[in-house]
This record gives sequence, C-alpha cells and structure tokens, in this order.
Amino acid sequence: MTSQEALVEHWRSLLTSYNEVACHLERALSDAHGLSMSEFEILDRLVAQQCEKRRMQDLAADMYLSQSALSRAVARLEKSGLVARALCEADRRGVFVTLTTEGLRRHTAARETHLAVLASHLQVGQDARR
Amino acid sequence: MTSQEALVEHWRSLLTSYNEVACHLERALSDAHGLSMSEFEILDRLVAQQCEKRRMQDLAADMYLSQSALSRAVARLEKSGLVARALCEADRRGVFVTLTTEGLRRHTAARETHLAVLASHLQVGQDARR
DNA sequence: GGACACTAGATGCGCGTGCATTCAATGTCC
DNA sequence: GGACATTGAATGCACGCGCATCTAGTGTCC
Repeated sequence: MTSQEALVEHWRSLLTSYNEVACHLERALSDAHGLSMSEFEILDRLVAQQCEKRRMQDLAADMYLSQSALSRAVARLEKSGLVARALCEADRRGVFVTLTTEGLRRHTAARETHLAVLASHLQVGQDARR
Repeated sequence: MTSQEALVEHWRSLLTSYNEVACHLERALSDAHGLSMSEFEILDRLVAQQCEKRRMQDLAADMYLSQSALSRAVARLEKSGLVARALCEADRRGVFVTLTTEGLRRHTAARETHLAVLASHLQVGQDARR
C-alpha cells in the first residue's frame, strides 16, 4: 500500500468514526437534555476551567467552533439559563461566560449520556494507523 | 487514567483532527475546484465503483450522508454537469447516477488537492489510542 | 487630544444538513 | 384485480455553521 493510499484510508476511517459518533451524540444529547454537541462541549469547557479569563476568547481558542458559531451557541445557552454573560470591566469589549447552577446540573446529567454514547459507538482501537 | 477518561480523550482527539482536516479540505476543494467535501466524496465513490446498481441507494449505503443530503448533493452535481441521473428501467423508483466526462476530469484535478490537504493536515500517527 | 489601526464580540446572509413528509412505483394478500 | 403496506427518492422546513461585516472599546503615534 502506498503512503497516499494509507493517508486516504486513514482519513476515510476518521470520517466514518466521526460521523457515526457525532450523529449519535447529537441525537442523544438533544433528545435527553435539549443540548447540541457544541453546546455540551462549551459547558464541558466551562466546568473544566473555572478560573477567570476572557471567556469567549479562551473558549474559542481550544474549540473547533468559529467565533460566530461560539457567539451564537453561548447566546442559546444564556437564553436557556445554563450560562451567564458578564461584562469584563478591565476591557469592556470582553465578555465573561460562567456556568449557572442549572447549567452545572444539566452538564452533570448530560455527561452520563455523553459517556454512554462514546462507550457504545467509539471503538478506541479502531483508527486506521498502519 | 480511567477508561472513561481515555474514551473522552480519544473522542476529543478525533473531534480536533476531524475539524482541522475537514475545515481545510472544505476550503481548498471549494476554492480550487468549486466542490464541497461531500460532493468530492460522491465523485470519489462513483470513480471507484463503475458497475451498474441502484446508485442513490448504494451511494448512501457506504457514505455518512443522510438520504436527503445525498439527494441534494447529487442534484447540485448534476446541475454542474459533473454527474448524470438516469432512470432505472427495472425498478422505476430507482435512479442511476453516473459520472460525466467533465465529472471525471474534475475529480482527477480535485484529487490532487485532496491528497495535498490530507498530507499537510492529517498526521497519521496522531490518534489518541492509549 | 485627535486620527487611525486593531481587537472582542455580535449580526446579516447564504448554504448544507437532518428530520419529517410527500409522491410515485412496487410488492403482497384476499 | 383492488386495497394496503413498503420502498426509493424528492422536498418543505428549521437550524447551526462559516464568512463577511458591523459596532464599540482599546491602544498608538504625532
């Protein structure tokens, strides 16, 4: 097998795995908790890093979402009461995003679903490395 | 590390890789050849299996796209003249999809871009298997 | 301090997606 | 053969995305 073929095969495998898991995750999180995958990922980040920084910036930095997608996702989460926006006084362009109590609760519940879906649809050894 | 943590880490890694590559692929294919990633994948399937079967069905079977997404993607490709639809006489609900000469040409050109993007953004050994 | 570049985030827009539904063709059962 | 379920594909719809743009606040240079 040439290295090109290996490359394409690896990509195909990644594509398949991703779509399989993402599709199930999206459905399960939405049905059980009213969250999209991206929204869950945002909550997950917020739970992980509970220090004070310019959140929008930082969130965007280690996520795959574009700035605009993140902005809207946070807007949805705020509307649902899972997250709160707060002005940053030091630099009034910045916006802090923090979990609400309800947000933490929802994340805790959704985490179960998240893990369950990963466990049943993500085979850890299935990558196409050759 | 617990197995749950390993699972989540693997998923994060997959998510990151996928988005990195998919984003670049989408851009490169679109800029250089006016194709979306899905459209290229469809052409790629058609090049690979040049036997006669109910195409829509078969295409959907080994792709990640939903039936409706596939239907529309094929419609776009047909509109661009890269693909042709043909009625299946044996079962007149079915639709054959075949590459046009131009479709083959476009695929050949796009394949270069595809491989180049994979080569530069997909590290084969980067999966998070632990 | 006033003009100008830059940065953080929000928003208008077009597009591709999945879901649910629809429509036509096919199979089945009496 | 007629009623009914089933199947292949197309389509209405709502939604999340990325890109480009806009707004407002900040920094810089004279």
